[in-house]
Amino acid sequence: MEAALTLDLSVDAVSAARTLIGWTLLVDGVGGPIVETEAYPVGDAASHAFRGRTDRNAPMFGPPGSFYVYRSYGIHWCVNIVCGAVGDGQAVLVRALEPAAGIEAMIERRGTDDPRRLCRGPGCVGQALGAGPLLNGAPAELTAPAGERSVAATTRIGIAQASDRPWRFLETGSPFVSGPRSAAKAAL
DNA sequence: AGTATGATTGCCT
DNA sequence: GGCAATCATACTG
Repeated sequence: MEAALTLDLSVDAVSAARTLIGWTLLVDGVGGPIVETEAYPVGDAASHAFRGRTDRNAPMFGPPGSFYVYRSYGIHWCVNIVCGAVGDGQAVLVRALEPAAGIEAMIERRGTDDPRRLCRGPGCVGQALGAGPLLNGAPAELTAPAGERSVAATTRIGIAQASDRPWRFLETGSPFVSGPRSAAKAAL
């Protein structure tokens, strides 16, 4: 039944990002299945942890399965799930969710009732979940997907460094993902 | 201490 | 399609 599939996040970010597609993320009862992620593994020039540990990225070096939340462009809160081993500094950015639980709270926070726009994009996910710096280091609440989901890999979005790496994962066909829904299928 | 920059979004033309 | 908003963080001098 539910524990048939176990989630092991003590793996590299790329594997974790692919695995997380379809898992349901809940924050205080609000959330839904993850449909889009991006991996920021060790040695990734685009990762906040690339230049070593700082006050901001410290949560990335914590236990796998915990949150790393940061402020983007002074406006948005972006939600990451830490993976790898403690001290690695790896994380997976949650870019989009399929709204499922606590939709009314999402609508209120987002200021829109368009289901496709509630959790589409990293900043929107953070806003919809009511994410803030208080989440840093807290364990993420994740539940297994009902069945297999079809996952595609593309290049990441909105970064300058290592922008050619196929480290963005999405559920194929989902209307809730941000950005392009197609790209060269990299080797998974 | 001061400055440059960003894992974005939404509104503008 | 292009660009402004907005500020904490990180780097420079």
